[in-house]
Amino acid sequence: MARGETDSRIDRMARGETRGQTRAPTTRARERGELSREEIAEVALALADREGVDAVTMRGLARELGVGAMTLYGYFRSKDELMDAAADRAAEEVSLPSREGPWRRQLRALVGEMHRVLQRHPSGFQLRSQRPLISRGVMRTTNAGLAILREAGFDKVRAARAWRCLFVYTFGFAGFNPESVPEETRQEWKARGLTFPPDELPWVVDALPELIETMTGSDPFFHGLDLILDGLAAQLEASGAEEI
Amino acid sequence: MARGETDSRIDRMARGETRGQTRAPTTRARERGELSREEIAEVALALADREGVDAVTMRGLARELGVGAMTLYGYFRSKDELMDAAADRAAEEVSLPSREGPWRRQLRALVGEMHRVLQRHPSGFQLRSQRPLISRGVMRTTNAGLAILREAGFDKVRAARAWRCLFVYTFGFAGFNPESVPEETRQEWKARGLTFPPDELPWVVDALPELIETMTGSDPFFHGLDLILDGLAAQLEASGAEEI
DNA sequence: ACCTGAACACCGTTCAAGT
DNA sequence: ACCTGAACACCGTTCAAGT
Repeated sequence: MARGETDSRIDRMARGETRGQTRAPTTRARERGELSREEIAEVALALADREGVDAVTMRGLARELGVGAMTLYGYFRSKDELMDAAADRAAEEVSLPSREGPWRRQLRALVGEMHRVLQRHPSGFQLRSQRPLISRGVMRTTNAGLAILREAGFDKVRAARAWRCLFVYTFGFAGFNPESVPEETRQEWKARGLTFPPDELPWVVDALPELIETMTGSDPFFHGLDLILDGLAAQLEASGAEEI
Repeated sequence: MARGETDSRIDRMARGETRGQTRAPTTRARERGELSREEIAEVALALADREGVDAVTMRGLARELGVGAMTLYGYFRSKDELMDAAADRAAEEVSLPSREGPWRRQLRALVGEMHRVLQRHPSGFQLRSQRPLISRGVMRTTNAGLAILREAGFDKVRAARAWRCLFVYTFGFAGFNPESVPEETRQEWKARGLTFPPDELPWVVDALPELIETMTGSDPFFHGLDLILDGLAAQLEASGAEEI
């Protein structure tokens, strides 16, 4: 198949072709060893992390790479395909944890690592939430999570549900992390504070500092994660621990 | 204050001014009783739900309302402000549950209602995740959640953390709900399936039907929610149940 | 064979001219 | 006083012309 019309982004992703083996361009930039699917995706990811996903334009990205805007279309079929490759690059940064020790610790390490990668790449969430991405880089993580859960004694159904919950929580947290929100908006937010009428929102006003505290750093992430892990431990115990 | 430069969208939101009391335009459309901040936000939300957030343009929205594009700027300072009002409209649809019965049932009802509203408004997630929104319509829900948790016996810190976890999970689920993804992409996804090499992703291949099952309907949402509620129940029990 | 400027059909928003 | 077309500076992508 010579890059025909039917070779969708998902085909490429599924084959792990994020490194542009299908093409060997010989542009000026390429001779400097700078241009490839991989390199373009990396610069796009960095740009998205630095200035926001919306700030990534084909023209701007090309300028950053020292090529014409249209050159990018020699490597990617569309901007969507390019951004998927950027998302995949971030996903590939998740390193799988050691398979030693109790399941709970392994799972916490894996999900914690996903969280850390998402912190390092604030655009990772938006890149993934706009369009679901199925790629080897992404599925590696799912596979690792399922492995831990299944070997801990969860059956297929419970393992799949558990992973879905952990995944959704981890990405959801990244998506509502005010630290990945433009500084301007955060300032406006904080300055205004939560000046709500206490008679209407008594519990919010009462727990204001605590609410704000859950908006900073990674601690709140791990508190929520431990809640889910507690739920999973209880479920495993209730379903009979004969497998341990 | 006569709509001065310092009257930001957050000020308006905090005062609950989503109904445009500050202005009484008398355009043709207005005489037909069709134009107001509220009406514009509603049509924008419906359009976003129907065709996707990206499909909402000032020109297109104005056309739908039977006015010129620039007329919208008489009601909203910018497209961002308009979209925030649309998000707020969706948030206002969350109806607070009865305060009777056990805390767990109340919390499940509240979070389930948030989930249902997010299903009804697929754009709700994207509208909220791009920019955090602080408005009375949004904080009502936070207040209700905190009320249930505090009265159940959780202290301020634990209640705030618990709410953050539930909120992030609920919105995260909505954001990764393939049912809110364009049909075209879903088809491509399903048709291709997960044709990964079994030796590389054994656990994924093994639990493929179960994984796909977690991508459909609301059941997986409630499974994950119950996991979190189990964790909360265990936490409450461990911290001493003297308050019950 | 590969790269890319010009052009097309958009976009949010400003501005000045309409009524 | 209120509404809005034209215009500006963008955008992703097509196309045809460059080398």
